[in-house]
Amino acid sequence: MKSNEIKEAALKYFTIHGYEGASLSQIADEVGMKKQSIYAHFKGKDDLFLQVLRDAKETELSSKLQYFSNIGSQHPEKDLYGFLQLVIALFKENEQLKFWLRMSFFPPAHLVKAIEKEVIDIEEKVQAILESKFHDWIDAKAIFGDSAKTPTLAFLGIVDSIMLELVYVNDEKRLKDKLEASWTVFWRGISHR
Amino acid sequence: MKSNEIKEAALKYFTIHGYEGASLSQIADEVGMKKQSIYAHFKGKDDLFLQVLRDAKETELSSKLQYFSNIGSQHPEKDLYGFLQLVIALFKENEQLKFWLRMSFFPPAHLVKAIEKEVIDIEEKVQAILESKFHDWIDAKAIFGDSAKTPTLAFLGIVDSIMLELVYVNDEKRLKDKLEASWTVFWRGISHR
DNA sequence: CCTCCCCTAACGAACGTTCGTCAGTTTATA
DNA sequence: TATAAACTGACGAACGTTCGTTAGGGGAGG
Repeated sequence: MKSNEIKEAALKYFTIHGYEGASLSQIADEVGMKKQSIYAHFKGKDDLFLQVLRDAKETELSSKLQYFSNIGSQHPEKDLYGFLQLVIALFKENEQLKFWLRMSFFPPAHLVKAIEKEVIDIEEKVQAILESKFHDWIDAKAIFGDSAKTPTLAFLGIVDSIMLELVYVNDEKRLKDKLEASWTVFWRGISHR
Repeated sequence: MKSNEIKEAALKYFTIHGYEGASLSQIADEVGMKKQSIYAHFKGKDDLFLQVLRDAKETELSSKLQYFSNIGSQHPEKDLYGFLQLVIALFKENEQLKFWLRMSFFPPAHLVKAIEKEVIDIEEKVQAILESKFHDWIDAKAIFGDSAKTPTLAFLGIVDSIMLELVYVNDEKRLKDKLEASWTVFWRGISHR
């Protein structure tokens, strides 16, 4: 399917140059066609962008939800650290997560509302399932604490900081160091002594 | 000085729309002149951008270094939490930190090298002074741990996640919750029991 | 005091280029 | 032959930039 090729190229250029910096002619060049031909598949730049955005959202959401559906309430240490590794893997194997991160925090001005809706949606779902997991772990005395909210928000903070580090790719060792450091302190902060 | 007004307007539009999305005519409108007049003060768009960038860098660096120069090695809890509050205050009182954050992680493609140099410079300095503080705190048995690197990197992660939350301004309460959660877990993770 | 000169700051006009988009036409596939 | 997808051509608008030209404000020399 040609429209998937277009979306793939669009994803690449939107990620690197942002919405305003990415041009349809670049994208068309990448798939070997003229920019006008894009209009046979999409209504325009906004339409293309929003479809790429929704694809990225779906990929991220389904990956994360699937991960949590396969874990129990016995091994928070393994499962939480595994989640961080999942995020890193997702980031490296496709550009969608980087695109998603960029557009979540620095959206094109005229699409703020549309993007915000998607971001809030995915955020609420991830936070909800994570919070229920922390709730289970607390009940099972697998971690320290009384409220599930605190470790949930703190963990989401770790995820964000790791993603920022991933954007900043130049140094694989620094990523590893930062992951180890954040995880070590975080786990000590929520585990029993 | 008129060129400061131009830089102020440029900061605003670069922050909101990014480098490619900000136009000289918008910036000129903001200060009540034509875009051609900008060329009486700056060589071009790149020159204007880089001057804004260096101003932002200097503001951030001097604020942070000044904060650390005024603290001792006795009260890490107060001083570290105070640093997070400083970052939040800086973010709210001027746009430079938001601009800096955006351009650090999503720089315009043709200026990547120039921006990277500034980012690495500031990053190394902040990390170095923070690490020396953690070293002192460990020596003074004020916090738990053997290496200063681990808490340093973990704390920088907290700072990053808080800044991301600040970009995402819509919810003041969420910021407060996230700060409290991250800080609570972090402090428990590095303090003695 | 006056005038000549240089400087800064701003201007209108125009440059060449690229942008996103639309219309009409050809090509290929089924 | 019908339909979808690619093409060519053109559009107005905006982009960053350059040009030549004003208006005004010191200093210097007569």
